[in-house]
Amino acid sequence: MAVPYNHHEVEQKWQKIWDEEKAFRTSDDYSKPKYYALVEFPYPSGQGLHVGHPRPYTALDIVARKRRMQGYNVLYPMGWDAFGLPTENYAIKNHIHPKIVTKNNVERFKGQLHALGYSFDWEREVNTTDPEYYKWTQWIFLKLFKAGLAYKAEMPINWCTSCKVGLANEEVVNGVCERCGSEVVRKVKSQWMLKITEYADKLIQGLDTVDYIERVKVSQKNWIGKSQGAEVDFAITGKEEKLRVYTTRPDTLFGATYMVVSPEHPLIEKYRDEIKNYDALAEYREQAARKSDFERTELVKDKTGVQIEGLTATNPVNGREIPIWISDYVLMTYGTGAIMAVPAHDERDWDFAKKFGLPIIEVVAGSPVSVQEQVYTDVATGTLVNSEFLNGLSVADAKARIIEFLEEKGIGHSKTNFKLRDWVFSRQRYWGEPIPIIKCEKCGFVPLDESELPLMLPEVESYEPTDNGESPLAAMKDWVNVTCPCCGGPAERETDTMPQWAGSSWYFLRYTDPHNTEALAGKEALDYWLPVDWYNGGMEHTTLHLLYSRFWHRFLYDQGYVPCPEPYQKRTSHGMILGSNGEKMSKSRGNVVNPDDIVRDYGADTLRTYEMFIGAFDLSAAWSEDGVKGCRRFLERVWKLQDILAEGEGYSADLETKLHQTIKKVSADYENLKYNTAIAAMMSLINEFYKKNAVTRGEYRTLLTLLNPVAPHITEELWQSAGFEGRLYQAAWPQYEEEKTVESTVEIGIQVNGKMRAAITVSKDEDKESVIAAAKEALGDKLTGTVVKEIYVPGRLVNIVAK
RNA sequence: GCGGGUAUGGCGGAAUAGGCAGACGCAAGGGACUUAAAAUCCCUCGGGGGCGACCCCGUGCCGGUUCAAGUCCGGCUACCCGCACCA
Repeated sequence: MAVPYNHHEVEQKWQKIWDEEKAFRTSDDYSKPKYYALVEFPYPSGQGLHVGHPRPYTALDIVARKRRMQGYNVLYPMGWDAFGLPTENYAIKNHIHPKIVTKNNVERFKGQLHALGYSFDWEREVNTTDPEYYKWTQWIFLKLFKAGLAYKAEMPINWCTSCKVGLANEEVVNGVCERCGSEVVRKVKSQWMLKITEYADKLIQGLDTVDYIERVKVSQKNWIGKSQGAEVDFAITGKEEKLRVYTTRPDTLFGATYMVVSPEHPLIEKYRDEIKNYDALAEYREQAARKSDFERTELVKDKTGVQIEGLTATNPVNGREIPIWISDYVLMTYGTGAIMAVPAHDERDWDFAKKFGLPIIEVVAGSPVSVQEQVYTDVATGTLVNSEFLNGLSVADAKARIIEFLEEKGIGHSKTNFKLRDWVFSRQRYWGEPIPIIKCEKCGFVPLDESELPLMLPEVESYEPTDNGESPLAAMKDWVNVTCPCCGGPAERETDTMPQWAGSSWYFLRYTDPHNTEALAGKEALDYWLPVDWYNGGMEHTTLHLLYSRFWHRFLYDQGYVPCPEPYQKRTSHGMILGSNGEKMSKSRGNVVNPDDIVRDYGADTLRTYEMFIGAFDLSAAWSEDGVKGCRRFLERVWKLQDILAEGEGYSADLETKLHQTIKKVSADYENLKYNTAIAAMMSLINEFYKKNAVTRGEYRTLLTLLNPVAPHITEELWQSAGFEGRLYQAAWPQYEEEKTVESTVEIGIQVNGKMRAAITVSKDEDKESVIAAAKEALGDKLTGTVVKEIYVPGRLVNIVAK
């Protein structure tokens, strides 16, 4: 009898051996085929690892381990995205330097990951808060600045009243701060911005060249929000000045019955003296500014607005004079901040016109109901009417014709717009990368010389943001006051820091050559390792991290620093692990499971197996301790195969097909995110061994190898105690033969008129006639009437159609 | 409102290309072992009917295509996740 399975002993033993043997160290032998597997590096929070973390880490660990066994040079790295607010907030509260907090958290995380037996190459660990790392984050920023892609602008930003920090749009959820849940208001501040909008088209086009799961591609496309239309100039009656609008429906130009500008539109200040109701407009603007984004969206359906009295516009195609209104349903940040309103064919305009009694003119016919009763927005079937030279054209033709006309007359042109906004890159916070810029009254913004990088984050007394919203760095006069590198006069350092997204926008490059002091990574390393072959991460990062890092990478490509335009060849996403009640795990719900407890009670191999077996990888799944027990039981049964181990390096005749089938299935499933069915196939295989009460050494060897990527410790131990040569992690991945995956005889179902009636066993190469004959014999008197059709699907079934 | 996803036993979930629905696991029930319990092993396990060989129904709902539909087509419903006045 084998000794009992002691997961604690086995796991500690092999983790130590792997460390000593540097088992998973990535080779610098660039002649081998490479495989770069990547998982999102975690933010080392104070709570430690969550049971959600091991799901993606185990999945790609399986892929990495399998690739090594297949002879690849594998890069599977890990690091820490360690700048950020929670650490800083913790530091403020407990008066501990964020550096110390980070160090402690990283140690804890690292210990937990180590206990799970991941095959990360720890010699390539990176940490975004390490000056040797953020030196290059700053370096990339300088490149962006020099390319004109980083600029400072007065921006209405999302201001968190509690964190006292500007937030990116993406960090505001339902009008409150994503982190602390406090109210977010608008506040105008001078901010560093990155021109991601300049890359909008490239970021869309790049998606066609990569293998991302569909929903990631769709979300990114929607987020970038490309739309094609036209800009049209409307004359302001009696003025030289034109009011420019953006529209995706230039074909409906004849139906424009009024215009709307956003409350912040400069037109209002410019013609202040001629506007008769300026006070009313100013009042409306005030109200709009006070509304939080949340309130604005809450009131989507209820349109408000004020007419500008004293100004009107002229429709350039028919000379019609129309009123101009202001309303907060028009956004200053999109298009030109002004629209032409065509109430007959735009839902929002229709609502607005109905509310304020503005005229509705039909210019696209085809609606079954009058446009006075219901808006008509169908662009596929409509025909133009009331539109002079456009009459009778389809919407598509009318669009082309009107743009031609506008361009001819010089009153408009086609135009592409994007929903994507530039990236607010400043944070008024301490725990981030200092922005390497010096502000000089004479010379403006002067970039630090690259030789002065890294610009170190100075030691400060207090990390509290100041009440006026400046970064704590602003109080460090010694650090702030410098001489201008350009003119030698007095100057000040930029005191804002970078957002957390900065360091994570390029970390995958650093892993290829993490100790390089001359460059962010050496050219040879980048040429060899890039692109990342498989990147897995959360859906929540689709429009933030994933888009930002693609932007930076594409920029670096354009600058000649990286060898390929897209950083990630393949992107997949895992589902969440929910609490046992099916709800998201959270402290307040009291349904949090700590991975340490599972590792202690059941072992890392059990946890890994369970998280892979829990369900489809891309769907969320509820935690079940009973499910964990089931996986533990499976590993126990694998362990006890030792007791029925029989001689023979090959496969026994009756299980040969099953072995070949299992190798084929497990190999394919590991590649296709179907870890659950791979494990099911292995469970099914060992059930066969137990039925026979014997497993040959050859069968055992194959099983251990297939299972090793999922449960590396127990399989390595069993490999050794069975006396197989060398280490399992160095063994070759098992091969299968296609012909041997097919059973020589197979039981097939027999249907009559599509209903199952019997079953027979036939040889796989039996011809149709004899199978049908055997089927009829098996059916006997169950087959009545005249046979009109006989169907034989080899290996599957026979269907006899009778009338 | 727009976009995406999901719907199969008591539960988690299987089912390449339309081809024996419910693999694998969990829970439950019965049995073996035990003084007993745990662990382990064996059996049963979608619903209904029949003494029985067997028969009928069944993959959210309604229709269609097909010899054959969980799978394909048309039309719905419910839930989940994004985005949300983007002209």
